Amino acid sequence: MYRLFGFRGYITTIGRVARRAETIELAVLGLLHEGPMHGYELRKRLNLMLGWGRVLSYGTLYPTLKKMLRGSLIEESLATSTPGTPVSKRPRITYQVTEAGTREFERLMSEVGPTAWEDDNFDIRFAFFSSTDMEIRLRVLEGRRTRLQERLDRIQRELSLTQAEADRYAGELQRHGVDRVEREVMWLSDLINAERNLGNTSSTPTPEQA
Amino acid sequence: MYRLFGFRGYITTIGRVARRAETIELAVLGLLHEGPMHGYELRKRLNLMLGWGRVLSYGTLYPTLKKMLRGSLIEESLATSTPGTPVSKRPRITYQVTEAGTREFERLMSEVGPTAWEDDNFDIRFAFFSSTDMEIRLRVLEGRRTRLQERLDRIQRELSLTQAEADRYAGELQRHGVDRVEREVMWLSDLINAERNLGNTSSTPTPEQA
DNA sequence: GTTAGCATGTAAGGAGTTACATGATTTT
DNA sequence: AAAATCATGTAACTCCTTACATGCTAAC
Repeated sequence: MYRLFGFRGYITTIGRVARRAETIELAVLGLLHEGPMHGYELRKRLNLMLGWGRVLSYGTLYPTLKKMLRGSLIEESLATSTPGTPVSKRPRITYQVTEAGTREFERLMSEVGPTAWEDDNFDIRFAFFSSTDMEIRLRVLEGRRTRLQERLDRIQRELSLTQAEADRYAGELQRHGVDRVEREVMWLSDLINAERNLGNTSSTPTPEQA
Repeated sequence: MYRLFGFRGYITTIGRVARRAETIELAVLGLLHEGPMHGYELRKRLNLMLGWGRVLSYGTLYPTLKKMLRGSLIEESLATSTPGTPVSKRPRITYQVTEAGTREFERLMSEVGPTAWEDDNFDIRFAFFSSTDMEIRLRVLEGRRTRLQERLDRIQRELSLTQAEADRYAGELQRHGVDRVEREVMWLSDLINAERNLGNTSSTPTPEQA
């Protein structure tokens, strides 16, 4: 999210809220990285990964796959497996990443910036962290932590203005929400420390760290 | 979500994923219940309430308000406040609930069922819990808890099939996700107990509870 | 031999964001 | 006065779900 100043004084926030399809593309590339798969299986894995909440519909998955085919990020191979069967049968389509797809995956994974630490995007990136190096990992983890911290600050600031007559339940909900975010910040901090230690043990210890 | 059996054996899930607009309608009714407000303020309050994640855009709020006006759930009154000012100025519109709106709010709040314990819907309903009675509150809290528990079970089941070669980061993400849901279940359990105690102290103690 | 689950699609339609547009008031 | 923020809209476009459509395979 960037803030733009329009021709008069007013402020507009311009989008790039990371379309769901983009997130899915990245996830597909990541999954296929581990080996060929067909659509149906992809969908199951995807639902398990991003699954908190709504499930991925076929109406989203298949068109995305087609689009990736057109962009030749992936290739399909019709499973003509069992020799006896006639070819006319509806084939199971197995997808695999192409060279270009691998490069695109690597490019996306090494992107550092807002798109990397927005809710859904972060999850996917994190899931495939093994495919990046520590430097990127640290930057993404820290970016996300900063983002959450900002969110907390904003909420706390806004809350101090309205709170006054807080309703019992509304207040409880707020508290629970803040709690959840704080907990995620802690989780991130632990991960960041773990990354740093990993770095330290395998290379010469660097005593001072920012 | 209901499961329908089509003309052949296949299963279709039919929707009602609670449009965002519906959630907002409920929230607007709830907020106006506390007193008249204009759109801009409504938006701020709404963002603070549902705020985890995307913000509510004017492009969603104002049309929703218009729609509610048409349905006469709310009324507008142009603030002609300061006597000296000419009427031609762009007026600030203050909204308030109508009789019908109040009834609708009460109807929605006493709804018990899936729509009451889906993620976003639950939050809104919870925030306005003060406007319902304990019986409803308990049913909604328990409904939500059951839902989350089911989600946990499903995930655990699915995980046990795939887990085998769990990647370090993918695994960590799963663990964190499960943790979050488990924590919410605990939160709900505490609230349920609190409700029950509330009920017990104010009426004759009922020794056995299901 | 029927049910359930695996497997692949697509067209229509709706919901909601984005970007544009403008005016009033308060703060610096 | 300029800048920020309060305040109210709307049209176009985009994305995604929904619902329909079909076929194969394993299990009961």
